[in-house]
Amino acid sequence: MARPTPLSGFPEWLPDGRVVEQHVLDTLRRTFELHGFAGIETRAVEPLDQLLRKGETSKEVYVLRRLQEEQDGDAEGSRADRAAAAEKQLGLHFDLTVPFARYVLENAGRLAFPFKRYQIQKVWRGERPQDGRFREFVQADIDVVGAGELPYHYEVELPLVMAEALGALRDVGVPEVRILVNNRKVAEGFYRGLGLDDVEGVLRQVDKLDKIGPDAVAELLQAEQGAAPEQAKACLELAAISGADTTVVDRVRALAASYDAVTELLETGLGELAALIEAAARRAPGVVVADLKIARGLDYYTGSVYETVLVGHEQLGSICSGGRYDTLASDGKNTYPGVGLSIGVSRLVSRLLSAGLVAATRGVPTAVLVAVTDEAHRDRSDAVAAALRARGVPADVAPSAAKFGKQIKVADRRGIPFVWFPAQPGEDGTEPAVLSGEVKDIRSGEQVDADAATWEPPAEDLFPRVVPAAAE
RNA sequence: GUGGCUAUAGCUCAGUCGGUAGAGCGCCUGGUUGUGGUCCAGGAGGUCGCCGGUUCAAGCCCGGUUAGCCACCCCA
Repeated sequence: MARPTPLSGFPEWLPDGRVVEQHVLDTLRRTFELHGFAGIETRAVEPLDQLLRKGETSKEVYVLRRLQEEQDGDAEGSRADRAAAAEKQLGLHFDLTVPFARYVLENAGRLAFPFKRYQIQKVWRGERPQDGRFREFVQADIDVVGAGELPYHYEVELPLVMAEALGALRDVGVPEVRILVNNRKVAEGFYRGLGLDDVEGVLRQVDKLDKIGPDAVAELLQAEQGAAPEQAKACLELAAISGADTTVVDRVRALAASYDAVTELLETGLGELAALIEAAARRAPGVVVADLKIARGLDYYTGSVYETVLVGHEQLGSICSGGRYDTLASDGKNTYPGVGLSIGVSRLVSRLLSAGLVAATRGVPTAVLVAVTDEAHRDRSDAVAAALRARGVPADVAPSAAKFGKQIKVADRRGIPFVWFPAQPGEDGTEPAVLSGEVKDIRSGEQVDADAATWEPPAEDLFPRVVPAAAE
């Protein structure tokens, strides 16, 4: 069979890359749990109409179809049947927020609100892949939803939890992060105050600022959103405002006043933004920065919005985004407003690996490879390995009784730090104690007598570790 | 979905003016007395993405196709 070509957009790491990814996942999970988030997992599929509710019909959703479907449905079955079937068509979820909203509605009676949950799963998007952009990738979400209402302070708390989670990865070489925040109410209040009612459209154009520059955005605003030159100018001036302290709020207020664009909504938003910046400056200085050009494409955000960049890797795009949403989870009678953020784990890990920022000390768990003297005595090696494992030392037995040089090479290729040589029979043919032998640190070459019932490797060699790549 | 670029050994790549393939790394074997890495010697491994066309002759030129990369779009 011909070698399969890799599918771009569906990343697969080698074992040492997986060690890095697993460390990231473990760290995130631990932080989330420290903050009281409960873990859940939702199914991979949702009804298609649910997934497309987000508005954006152009969303590249992977649709699920059975191979035999056509034969089943085609022959008989009325138009109506087929229409109903289409409605029930399943798609792979493209984020974790929409499935979570559905989950909340479905289990509202059994959940305690405000409900804090984390969710770490794969999602799928049928977009064209690029560096850091995948068609299948892992997201790590945290969300808080309330029943009927959700206090504002959660909009402050959530980004700080993420800052802590990502900060906990700093010691393995993950760069510093910057969480950029804005508030939808500010943007909407400002635009409406200016007389621009297509808030979505304006946001979409402003979002391109970093890529195409202010002049091009001004043109688009006039061409696509029908803004007057004066209005476009005001939008750009707003977008230019950023900073880590509350003077940002004063600057926005002054700008709005100069255009006579102050609205109640704007004031509400500014109040929220000020509270967020103040609290963040106190609890995680330097991490959270207000940036009035942060737009977020998703239309369901109603309050704070967040984007996170890796300092020094801004081109990669956001590695953690989210915001406040008021009506995503609603059954018509009850609404469950929420706020959440999502880390793009695959995007983060792919950059950590490709840029050589972090590395695993080895790709296999094995700390000790037990050599086999000859196949007739393999059971002695098995016994040594069993004794080591019984005390929590990951041990493996050499695949064949090759020359010792080869067996050392087997360990070396895998990054296994120690090789165990079972004791040889004495010259007079006496059998040595089964668990006795010599253990060699193949990095230093040092070899010492050892007993498998008591010997253990240094703690730092017991399991693979994730370390800054430069230090290796 | 739109546009640009690319496709040769396991990996990274070279291949002149069209004359049926090369390097480095990796891998395997050996350099006796059971201990790797360095060194030396040898070796295996390629329908040049796929289909068709032009030509005496195609890795190279032309058309198509598939896949990948990059930008747009969108977003983690």
